[in-house]
Amino acid sequence: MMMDFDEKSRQHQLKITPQRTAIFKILTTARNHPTADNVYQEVKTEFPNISFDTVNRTLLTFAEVGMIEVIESNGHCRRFEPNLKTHHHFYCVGCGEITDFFHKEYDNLEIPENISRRFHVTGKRMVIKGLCDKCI
Amino acid sequence: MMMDFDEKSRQHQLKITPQRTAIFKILTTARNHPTADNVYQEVKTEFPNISFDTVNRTLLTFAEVGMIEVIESNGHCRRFEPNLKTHHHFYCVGCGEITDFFHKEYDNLEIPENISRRFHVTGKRMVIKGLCDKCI
DNA sequence: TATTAAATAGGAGTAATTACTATTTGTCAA
DNA sequence: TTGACAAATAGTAATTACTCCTATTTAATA
Ligand SMILES: [Mn+2]
Ligand SMILES: [Mn+2]
Ligand SMILES: [Zn+2]
Ligand SMILES: [Zn+2]
Repeated sequence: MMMDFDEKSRQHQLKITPQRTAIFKILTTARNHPTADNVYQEVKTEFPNISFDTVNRTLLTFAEVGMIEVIESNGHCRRFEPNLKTHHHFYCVGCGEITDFFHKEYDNLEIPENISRRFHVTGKRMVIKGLCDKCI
Repeated sequence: MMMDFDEKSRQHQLKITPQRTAIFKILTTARNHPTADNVYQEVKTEFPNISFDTVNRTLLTFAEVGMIEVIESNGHCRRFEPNLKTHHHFYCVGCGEITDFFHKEYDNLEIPENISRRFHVTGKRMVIKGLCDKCI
């Protein structure tokens, strides 16, 4: 896993720093869709002097080179997606929690012609909205 | 259309104020997925003293009663959806622009059992990601 | 037309993110 | 193995997007 990290980093000319290594490790075991602050709080236990900016910048860098993704939340803070496997989201409009789910029927749906012709598509996801069990 | 507005307002015990009426009118002719500030800037030409808070609060109120929706953006500001017809989104990871598209094949896909059993589902939408023509 | 709860304007406060800069560090070539 | 240098970092300031507060105004109703 850290092998992957070193390799990916070299591929993209990213220096392998202890901070980045720690952040990546946290992401591999992350609970669902952490915010920059979630990651910051966790990495601080190992690097008490790390700055929030370093964490946030690192996460954006990782996203830029495809090691993680930025997913959409409803206008609160930015959330990151460490799970690159094809999957879908249930989004609770009450508490904002995003729950992963897997559903083969959604995975291989075709992209409409008028979209694939007009844009460069890199991915797709079904987003189901509603209220979670806690918010009903 | 304003008929709809008055009716919906009464249905939900919302007072019909000139500010709300103006905001609603702007929404009916809105360009794609405006932010609160987008709406604020536009309504200010008609009501120079309207406060941002009034606009933002009104949009959230409209969303609460189902006159519009809040849609997800990637951690920047909140964006509103005035178009209640079933449709889907192309999301440009470069500039953040969200483009509507219609595609019947996506409209009637079933909700997976383990989701509908566990949550109260209110809607679903396919979100396709990539780069728009300007950002390629 | 008077009552009253809801809505508004204006401003203050807060949270999340981004920018700036002096210093440190990882990489690579000699 | 070392030295040069571009990249990365810590610490802090600034900005953006939103949310809260309160005195005043207003729409609805009886
Ligand atoms: Mn996910
Ligand atoms: Mn839309
Ligand atoms: Zn919830
Ligand atoms: Zn774009």
